[in-house]
Amino acid sequence: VTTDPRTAASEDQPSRLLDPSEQKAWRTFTDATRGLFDALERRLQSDADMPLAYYEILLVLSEAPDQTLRMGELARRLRSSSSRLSHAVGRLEAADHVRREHLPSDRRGAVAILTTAGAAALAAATPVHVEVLRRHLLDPLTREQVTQLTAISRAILDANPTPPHPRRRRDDHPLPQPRDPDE
Amino acid sequence: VTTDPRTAASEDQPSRLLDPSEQKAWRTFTDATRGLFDALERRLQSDADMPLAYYEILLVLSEAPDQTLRMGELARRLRSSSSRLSHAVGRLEAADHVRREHLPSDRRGAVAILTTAGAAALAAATPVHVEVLRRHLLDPLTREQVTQLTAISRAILDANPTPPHPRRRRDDHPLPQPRDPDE
DNA sequence: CAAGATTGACCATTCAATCTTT
DNA sequence: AAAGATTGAATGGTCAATCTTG
Repeated sequence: VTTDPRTAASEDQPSRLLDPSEQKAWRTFTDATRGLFDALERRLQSDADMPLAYYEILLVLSEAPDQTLRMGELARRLRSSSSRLSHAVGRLEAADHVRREHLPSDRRGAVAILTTAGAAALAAATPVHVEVLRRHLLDPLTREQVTQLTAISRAILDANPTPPHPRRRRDDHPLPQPRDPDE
Repeated sequence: VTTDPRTAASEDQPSRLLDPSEQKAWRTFTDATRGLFDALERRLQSDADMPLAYYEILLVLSEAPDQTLRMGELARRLRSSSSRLSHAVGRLEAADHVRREHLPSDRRGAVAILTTAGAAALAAATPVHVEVLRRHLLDPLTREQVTQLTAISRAILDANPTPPHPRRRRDDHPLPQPRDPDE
């Protein structure tokens, strides 16, 4: 019965704010996470002249059979929008790190292929990547914490189903529309 | 023996790759982290028409005495470069969410001040922010895991001293970059 | 029309240069 | 000159529209 007085927001717990321990967890988490990714991005850029996003593209390609992957599949594995990937691969192609080919079977499809130069660039960047990870993530944690972090990440990931590239369509209403509690 | 374990980019362990459990930890962690931040960014943008970065600026300002903070201090708390903050506050000022004033005491300095409209925008965005955090981070974890995550984040943060805005200069060793010949 | 992918316009961030005040 | 902050060019990302093939 109900009815919350003001409402608007959305759930059975309309907008209960975070309690202090939750706040602390969140702030510490964002700060740590950003510090880590920023360091990674910065070192990769300065020492290997490559943004993290590009490194990851080359990495995933390097692990694929024939170092080849369909654009869509590559996007999925990277959890990237297809637009972003397209732009990025365009730049990687200009740098001769990747090349693209259309599929003979279905000419709508395209594959990205890691070039020799691309593999070399990846190899050059890898030590930097590993070093940052060790220094800023793995070394500061105990073995147990690494295990805990994996489980925690897994739980977050499972609760957060990959959104399809085409942005979640929320129909036309431009209003902050309350959604069903369990979506 | 000139081993300098501090400055050497990757001399100690030239390029020991990650072992499988480390790899798994890293991949799961990045995927979870990105999924979370992407969801946050997307929902904030679509439901409150505000990028996460701006939300955070308003939030930090709102917690300051007189909702006022020096630009430099604001940048430090947000772990943002001063350039980035300057641009962002410029846009927030255009949106009338923040206003700037010079200090009378030291006219080089400037403060950012949250406006009434800015406070309102923050209040409107907060429920979305909280909802995403609960759904994608807090709810999926046990209480114990939240505690673990806080400790883990703390450890990462402590190992990762905030770099000063002006890019960390690593000019000590003009090291021969293993780079490809074409650039 | 739908699927796969790309394009273009626009916004945010970075890096280096600059401006002002101490 | 150094400290505090801003600016502009260049780069990467997002969103919506488009192109092409099935």
